[in-house]
Amino acid sequence: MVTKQFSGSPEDADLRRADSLAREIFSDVANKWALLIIEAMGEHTLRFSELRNEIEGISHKMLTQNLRMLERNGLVDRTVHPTVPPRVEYALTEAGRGLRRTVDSMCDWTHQYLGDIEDSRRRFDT
Amino acid sequence: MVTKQFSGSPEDADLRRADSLAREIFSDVANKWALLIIEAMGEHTLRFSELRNEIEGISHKMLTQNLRMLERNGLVDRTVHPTVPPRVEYALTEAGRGLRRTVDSMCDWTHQYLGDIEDSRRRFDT
DNA sequence: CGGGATCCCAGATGATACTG
DNA sequence: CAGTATCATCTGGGATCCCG
Repeated sequence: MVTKQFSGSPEDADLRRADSLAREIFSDVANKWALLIIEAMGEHTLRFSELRNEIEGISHKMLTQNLRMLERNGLVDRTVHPTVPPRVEYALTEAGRGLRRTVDSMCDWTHQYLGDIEDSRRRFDT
Repeated sequence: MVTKQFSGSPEDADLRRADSLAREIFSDVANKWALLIIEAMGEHTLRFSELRNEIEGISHKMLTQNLRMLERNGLVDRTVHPTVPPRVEYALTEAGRGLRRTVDSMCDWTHQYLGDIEDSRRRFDT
């Protein structure tokens, strides 16, 4: 996924395509807001405004933007209830829940090494 | 980690501090280049120029910048060999290897759902 | 309420040149 | 070779307003 070496053989064309697609997806998904949104959703079904409240510091724009992107990639289901005022609900798809598991482990990791990291920073900043 | 609700009680002060630190670390680490660097290093010890070659599309500046950040957080060890020309090698620390495991699973996830995501995108883009 | 469109600025990033 | 500094550029992202 990270490598750039391919032979010129034609059967590598598929690999190269898959690889660049993987990179594209990775670039979409590996960003702070996207991961925080996925983490915040968990197993719940949440409204736009609920997500906004759950995720500290996210702006209206970043939330919509990232939700669109996640929807496009099939990680999030968007359900519009035709009421007035409108009620829009978001939930993770199966693919989204799969990704959430890896985000969970990243959060676990963060807490596990919190102390070490804090120490390392202090040392570095001198 | 994602929640923003705390009571005003004093014993929550620690929690709030840990929480904001966790968020900070998460923001550092949850970005495309940092994760690609970690993934590229794997179990190897790599020189600056080797990393640059491994990671498609990364600029000199982004690489140094992210390496500094990873070093500061204690995820990467930097070894300077006092030769001429200089030889600088990078390797993951224990904490870094821990994070790499979660990045690995994220890569696995990407490949697992590659097809689904491609389909979802096609549907969405119409 | 959810979300699109617009404006605008700070900060991210690339290109280039210079140093030990 | 690795790293820093500078400059130019461009994009991310916030603020705001309007619409269904």
